[in-house]
Amino acid sequence: MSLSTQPYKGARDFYPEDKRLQKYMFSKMREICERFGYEEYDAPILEPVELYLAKSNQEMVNDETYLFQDRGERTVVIRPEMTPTVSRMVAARRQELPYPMRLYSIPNLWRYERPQRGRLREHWQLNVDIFGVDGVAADHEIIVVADQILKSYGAKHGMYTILLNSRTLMNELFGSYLGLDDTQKNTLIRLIDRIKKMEYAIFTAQADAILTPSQRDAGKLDVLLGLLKAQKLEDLPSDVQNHPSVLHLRELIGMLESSRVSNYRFDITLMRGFDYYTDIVFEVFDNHPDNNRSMFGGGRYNGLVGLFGVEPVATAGFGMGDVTLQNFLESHGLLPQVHPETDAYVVLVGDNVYEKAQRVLAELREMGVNLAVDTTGRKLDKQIKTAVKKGLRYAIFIGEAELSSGQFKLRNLVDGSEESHGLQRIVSIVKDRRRIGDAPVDTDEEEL
RNA sequence: GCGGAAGUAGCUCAGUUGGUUAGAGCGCUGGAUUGUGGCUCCGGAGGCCGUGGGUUCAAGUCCCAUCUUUCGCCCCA
Repeated sequence: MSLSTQPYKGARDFYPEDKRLQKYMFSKMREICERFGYEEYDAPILEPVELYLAKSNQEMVNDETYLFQDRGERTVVIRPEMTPTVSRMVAARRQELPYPMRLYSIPNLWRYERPQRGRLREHWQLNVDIFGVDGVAADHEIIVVADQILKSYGAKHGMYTILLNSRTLMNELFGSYLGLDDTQKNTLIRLIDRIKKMEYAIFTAQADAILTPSQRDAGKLDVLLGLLKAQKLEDLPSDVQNHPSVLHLRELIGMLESSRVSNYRFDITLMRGFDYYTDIVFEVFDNHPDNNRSMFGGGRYNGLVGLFGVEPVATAGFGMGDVTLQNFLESHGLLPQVHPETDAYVVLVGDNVYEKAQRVLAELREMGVNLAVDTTGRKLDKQIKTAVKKGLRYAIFIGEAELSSGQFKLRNLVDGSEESHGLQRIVSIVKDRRRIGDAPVDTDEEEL
């Protein structure tokens, strides 16, 4: 049996055309994050297992992470998410950081599970977090950042929906309103999280099973089912209309309207399976039928930094995975053709031109042109074919005639046109094309 | 971890109730075309039929296992 050429299960090789696409996606993320004042950070891919045990459950760490003993018999985890890491970093410098602290990173993360569409074992995830702001403005800002990133790819509002809910609200409803204890709340949260995947009758049966006999007798199941029918904040019972969590959601919605983000929706069934969320949560859904699932999400988690023994820091953030994002862009026809970084392919004409061309090549490179030279001595059609196959935009012909005249033939490989110019002119044409060529998709048709 | 589906050329796939040396299109490659890709024509290479067992005179085809991909479940960072 021969050695396999396949990449490790659930992980991907990035050939140049794949890497170009990834670079394109990441560059938009960086551009938008930095426009909002977020600064990039990074951290080791390995973390001690304790970091995750503190906030996750044992089962998740054991079953769904890459975990091993190092030579010093420490138990080490390949990071499955970035949130504990960034919380650790902030906690370590709790006193000296300038708040609000805006941070972003695009780490690769590993989780041990069966790969499926939109979920691989290794993925890259943009993490955007703002530390030290307690008000709704922080929740608003991260949602706007997420929205702006999607728009930077040319996405329109109809392509995705931003679902909003509040853990504080659900806590209030489950606790004061339904009288559930903490165990019941957690079980119910997990159940509601799956409500869209199951038949209603099965849901009601399982919800009923969570309740105690006395809660049943008090008709709490019907109360719960009634609450879950709420389509908007106004549908909630009048006694919670002035609860702080509802006021927060209203405030947030008002801010989103002012930011011209209109494709949001209050969704009382939105839970996000985490214990660490403390207030507003949001999730961005891909509306394309091929990806009928959550694309990414986030929310407020005020308790994590405090786990490191320092004063808690109010935090809101989100994580945007590259796999679901790429599915989104593909399905909606938003993937641009990204050309290589190489500006032009140098086609050498005739024998022994390579050496004579060196001065010209050096000059072009000095002026900032990225050149790949065909050193094979093959016929011109082969050289051109290679350039086309590489996805390059230009070929520059260099032969005896060009070298003596100083006029070089520049062939546009996209439309086949050809013209002769001096070096300066070639440089400006080629660099101009590089700038325009990867310009963002136009967003002229954006609705409000 | 559990269940369904699928693996034949680089890619997309055909291959009859099991029957000689395994097929197409596209792609690749050489030529027609000695300073020019995409069109046209002619030639060529390329397959342990995912892998390992089994049934049979005979297996791409039937059976089992395994690996990979994929859809769902569990879980969701």
